Amino acid sequence: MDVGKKTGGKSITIYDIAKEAGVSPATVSRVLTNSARVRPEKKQKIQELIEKYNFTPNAMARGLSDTHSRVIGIIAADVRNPFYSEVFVACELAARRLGYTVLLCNSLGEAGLERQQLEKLQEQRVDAVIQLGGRVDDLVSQLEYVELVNAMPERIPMVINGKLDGTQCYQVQINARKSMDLLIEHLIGLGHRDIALIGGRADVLSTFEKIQRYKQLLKQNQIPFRPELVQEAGHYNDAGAYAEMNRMLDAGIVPTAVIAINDFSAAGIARSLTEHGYRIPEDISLVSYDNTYIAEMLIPKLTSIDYDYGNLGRKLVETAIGALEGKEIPKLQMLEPTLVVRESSGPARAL
Amino acid sequence: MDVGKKTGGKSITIYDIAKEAGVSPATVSRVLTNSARVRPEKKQKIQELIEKYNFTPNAMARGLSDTHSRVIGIIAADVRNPFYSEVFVACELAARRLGYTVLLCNSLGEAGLERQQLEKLQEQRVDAVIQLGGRVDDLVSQLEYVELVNAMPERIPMVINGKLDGTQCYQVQINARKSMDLLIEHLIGLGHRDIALIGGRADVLSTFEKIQRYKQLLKQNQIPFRPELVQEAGHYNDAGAYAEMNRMLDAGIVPTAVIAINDFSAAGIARSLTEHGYRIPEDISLVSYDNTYIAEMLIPKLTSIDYDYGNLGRKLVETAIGALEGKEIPKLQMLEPTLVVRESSGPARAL
DNA sequence: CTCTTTCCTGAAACCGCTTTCCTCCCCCCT
DNA sequence: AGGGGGGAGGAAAGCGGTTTCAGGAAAGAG
Repeated sequence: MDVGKKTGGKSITIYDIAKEAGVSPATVSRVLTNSARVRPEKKQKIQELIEKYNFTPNAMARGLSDTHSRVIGIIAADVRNPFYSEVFVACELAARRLGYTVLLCNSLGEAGLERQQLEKLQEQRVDAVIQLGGRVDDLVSQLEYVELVNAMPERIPMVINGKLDGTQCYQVQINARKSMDLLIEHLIGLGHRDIALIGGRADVLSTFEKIQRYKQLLKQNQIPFRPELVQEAGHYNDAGAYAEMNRMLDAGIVPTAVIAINDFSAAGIARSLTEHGYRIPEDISLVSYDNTYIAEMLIPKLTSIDYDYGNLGRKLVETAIGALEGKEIPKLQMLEPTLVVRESSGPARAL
Repeated sequence: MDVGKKTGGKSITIYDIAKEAGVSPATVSRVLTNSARVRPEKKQKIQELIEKYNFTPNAMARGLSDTHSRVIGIIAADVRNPFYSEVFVACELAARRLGYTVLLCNSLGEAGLERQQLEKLQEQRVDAVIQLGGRVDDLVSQLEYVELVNAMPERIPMVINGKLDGTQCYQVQINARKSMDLLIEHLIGLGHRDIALIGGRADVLSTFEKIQRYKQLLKQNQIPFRPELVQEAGHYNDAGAYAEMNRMLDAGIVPTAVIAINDFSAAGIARSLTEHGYRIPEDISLVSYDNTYIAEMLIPKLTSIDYDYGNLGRKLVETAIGALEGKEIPKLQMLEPTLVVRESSGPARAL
């Protein structure tokens, strides 16, 4: 019956169109790119044929002469994390509006993978690379990453959402200090003084900065710093934070408010608090970072730091494309976070 | 200071390498592709130069002669939905293992976008397309989609995770009936008879099938069907399910168990139940579909239908690549779901 | 020492499209 | 009517690889 056989046949080309239309390939190309005027009758004829054969120009061939692909590569740590998927979708939207496509790779925190992805993107001749999280953020492996970046052809602009010294990377950062300011201000305003900070890894830059700022702010508010209230979890998932919160409570250390390093961690922390019989926010307040949909999903809904993903994605893409087009763009751009107050934070329990 | 100026310079090519190594471009290519033996000393020399200049072959040029790009296009409804991000990552992993790259587009449920994405992928000369959700699933717009698919060059295999008649698509389905069997069996085993089904849209095939099966199963168990217990929400998000659950409870209709069409919906339902003073699972049991990380994040943790994302992704990719390589592959493959029992389901409240 | 084989390697064609040159033609102006 | 100007479109040269073809060198066989 010969069903499903590769109906083979090379795909059709502008030569085929040209021949049937009785013109030269160049003319077809002109119609395709709208790069020069073509006599209306021919133009029409050609367009009909394109329609008829469902012809699509070969991006490979195009890219070969164009020198650029109109594709932006994005390396994300893991799109399963809503933070990254939000940013990714925002990037995709912004890119599309500017006529670009995005190509996504997940580095999954694997050592070799990031390098491999970068090479792959280079092969694909992406016009720019946006790096979302991963080793860039890691204070330990940053040096290694710097090397990677510096080995990239200078013609490919790289944009990261973070901080990285020693390279020509464009950096679109979110003001980590400011975000901690917002949370602490909010909590202190509610009368909290025993504020825990849980989750994440201190060797990730943004987390490190938050911890630093946390200490500073306590001092500014004449609150003694209690190291036992700050627990990194080694991870950014709920299980890690859950374990840390348990450990803290079981040790008899009971804060009146907890800052979770992200929404995932908040989920773990909420579980631990609940299991220990504490109500949120009546007994203990809980606030977090990232304001992903998780924040709205938990009970109670989380008070959380918002980054405006749409804006972040746009900035990343515009920076990449701007650089690409030779525009003068600041190497460092800082975005300001905001605080979204929901149900999980309330007045400190009376002493 | 001339910092950041496009250091211009075309990127280096095999011709540059060839010249410096004193060989022909063909030889360089042979080293690159390892397609023929080259005298060890030359080979070494060439490899050194490649290393030195950090040369990466241009995938465009390669693809031009190769005829195929080793790239698989994936159109997902929305990667922000963990269901899709899980499947996507699984696909990416499976693809990489087979030497392929994946290119992700989000159709975001927008009408024109899906068509546009498909064209874009076609331009990029992807070797195959995997469609995850979106209009394919929609009974109303399926016909339109069929047209789209049939307009694709036959050389590009298409794989969908769903059901679609009238095309040459490969279909990797999850047994929707079986999944409902598992849930109902579980709930009835716990003594439930007033079982609500909430969320989703009935014009989405998988949801439609679930509802059908739900009715069948009730009948088989001599439980009268109460239409007021089945409420589609028009969406698959928490807000929609939250509203529907509220409406039901406010109307004085109180089931002993609720089946949520997905984890998102379950979150909304959990909130509604909690706000109405019902405890889960003591008063009302809650079970859901998809078993994403959300299921583990909610309190209590959700009993949920699991699809084995790793396996699903692998199947999708293997099907695509298999078809591509001309293997004989069944047009329809069925995957069996399993039930993961957690905290949210328990014995029916004593009457 | 000559004749095959076997290995290596270079020349050149080709993949499909863009783009630069340059004709060719038509129209208008003087 | 002749010349100039401008628009349309064809020929051909890339873009950067892969691959076929064939030739030259080295090596083994007789």
